[in-house]
Amino acid sequence: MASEVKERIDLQAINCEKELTLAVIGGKWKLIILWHLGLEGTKRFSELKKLIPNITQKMLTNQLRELEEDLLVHREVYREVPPKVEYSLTAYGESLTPVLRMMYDWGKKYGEEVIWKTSGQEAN
Amino acid sequence: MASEVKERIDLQAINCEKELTLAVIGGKWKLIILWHLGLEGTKRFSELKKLIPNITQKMLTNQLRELEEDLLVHREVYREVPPKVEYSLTAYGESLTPVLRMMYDWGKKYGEEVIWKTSGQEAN
DNA sequence: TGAGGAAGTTACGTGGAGGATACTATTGCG
DNA sequence: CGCAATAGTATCCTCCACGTAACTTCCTCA
Repeated sequence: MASEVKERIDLQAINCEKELTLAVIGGKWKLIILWHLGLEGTKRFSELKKLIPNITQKMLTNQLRELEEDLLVHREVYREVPPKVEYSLTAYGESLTPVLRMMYDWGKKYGEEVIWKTSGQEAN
Repeated sequence: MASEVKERIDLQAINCEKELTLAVIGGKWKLIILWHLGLEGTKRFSELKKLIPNITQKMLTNQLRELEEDLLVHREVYREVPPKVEYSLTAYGESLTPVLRMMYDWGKKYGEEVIWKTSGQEAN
């Protein structure tokens, strides 16, 4: 379990540890995935797909694989028919939720003040 | 001053306010720029360039313009020769620093534990 | 016999973020 | 005049993150 070195993330390109955080949550769908898994716990592939309607199958697989590789998400396969795969947060994933919460709060305030002043639009 | 609508950021593509935060800090160099301006206060263009050696002039200009457009950074031009331009954080920019601090802390811990542990074994 | 659901994989295409490099405006200085 | 310093523009190009669509495997059930 020791020397699994990341090759997905280009360590040379990282100036500061904040950017490592960014690299890990920076995919287009990762925030929502982490959010759902954090709030609602373990979810199956198809449940996530339903929760995130715009995502394609490929992207969902892809993003989940990267999150798994980065040790934020745990993937549990049940060898049944039909197959069943469950995703949940690891301890690392859980430890991210305060960060996501802050990003949520900041983004909400920022959005209210500088963007959606004209129209009343709300995201979930 | 009210209805300045962003066109840089695609609001349709945002599922949740966290992603707005991401959209605003997500450029390749924005975190470092915000970091430097936050820690060390007002900086000139050339000072930033020196602080971030790998960035190209174009990218520095570009990222600063976007940060300015998003109201995180204030740009003050002094009409002198040679020209002088100073950048500093706005109130919105300042309000981001706790978020960046959290990202820093998380990334540091994560990095120590999961990435750079080939040479040194980490205690707990 | 074949439709249908779960959880993918494979092949292929594209836009746009990011990068390399050269050019500009201004003016005081030697 | 030629040059240096500052803060940029102006082009052109590359690459990969993301997307679209089709195919796969395994089983069950009608």
